Amino acid sequence: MDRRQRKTREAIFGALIQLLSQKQFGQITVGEIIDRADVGRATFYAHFETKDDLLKELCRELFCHIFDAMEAGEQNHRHIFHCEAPDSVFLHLFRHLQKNDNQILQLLSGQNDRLFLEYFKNDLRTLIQHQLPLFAGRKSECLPDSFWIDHIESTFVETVRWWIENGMEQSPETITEYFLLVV
Amino acid sequence: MDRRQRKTREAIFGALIQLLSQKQFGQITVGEIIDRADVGRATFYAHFETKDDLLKELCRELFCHIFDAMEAGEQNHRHIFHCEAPDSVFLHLFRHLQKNDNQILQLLSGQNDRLFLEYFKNDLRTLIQHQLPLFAGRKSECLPDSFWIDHIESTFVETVRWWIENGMEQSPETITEYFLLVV
DNA sequence: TTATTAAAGAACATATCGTTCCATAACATC
DNA sequence: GATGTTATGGAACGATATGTTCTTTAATAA
Repeated sequence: MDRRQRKTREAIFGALIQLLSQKQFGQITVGEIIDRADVGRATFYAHFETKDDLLKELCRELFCHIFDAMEAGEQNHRHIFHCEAPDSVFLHLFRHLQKNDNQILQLLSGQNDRLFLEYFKNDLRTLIQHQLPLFAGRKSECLPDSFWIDHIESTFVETVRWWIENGMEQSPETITEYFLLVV
Repeated sequence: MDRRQRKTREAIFGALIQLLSQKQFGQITVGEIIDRADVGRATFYAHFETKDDLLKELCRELFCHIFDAMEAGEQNHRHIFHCEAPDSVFLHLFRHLQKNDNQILQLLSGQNDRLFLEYFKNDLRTLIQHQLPLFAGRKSECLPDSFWIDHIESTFVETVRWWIENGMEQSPETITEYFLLVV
């Protein structure tokens, strides 16, 4: 990709992330974004169809990145932790979140729109469907599959939300315990 | 309250509810609302400071209504169901939702913004805090209180969401079972 | 009947959006 | 290094939505 394009794109992403740490997505205008990114208005619309489109692409980059990194990590560890508990996948996720890759935490924090969490859930869903056998048990047998998956999904997201909202005082291990305890 | 004021207020609420069944809250303009309510622009702003304010007041009316009705029902039944299972409160809630009081379902349905669910949660939280002892058990002892409450809260909301999204085919009794099974 | 209050209607300034045009600068290719 | 291509910046534009202000008319309360 053209260096100019790349720089513009990153400037816009960076501007949006900064603004998101200050106000809700709905309150942010395109004008503010291009001012902070120091880009022309026409340039913005050459890159993104709309503000929502920008958000979607940003989430895609961030979440794909973290999920891919996690899956890659999974494969690396597979030899070592081969027989370890099935919670390792989620523990890894919590650890990645704690490292605050790409300032993802600011995006997931409470004051921001629920929109991010929706995108986050989408990626999460794929992961959970892969890990579904790990959750098999008394509960899952009595419940419709889609209900069960929905529940695991939203519980994870709400756990993350709670964790961030309360200052992330707990260790990833503790949070993983909490999460697994309630599902 | 002046009859004129009351009629205007109800016309605006009605218009918003109608529009909400067609599109997302964010896509609805004040112009559309006043057109459908057949009300002057100045009149709208004499009643509500902003569109968000309108939504908040609508939710307050609807949710307060349903929660109050439920609590009133609780008291009525207390004599009869005195020793019944602790699930009766939530069963009542699910029953009220099934009756679709005030077309509340359209507001809670999936295509609409998460905003409603936030307001819904606020009222729900009060209820859950009252019912908290009923959820005491192995889990709650190992978890921070706020985490545990958050989890019950979001699980209930997600259960409602799932129920509506899947056509509300299950009976209130079945849904209550699902809900209690996962918490 | 009279005074008060609310609504309708129109007009207004302001803000944001998304598009268009053109000159300039960065890039890729030969 | 010269050339054609492509992205950018800047300004301007029409369209749409917002929230306010004003006047006239009608409903309500005293």
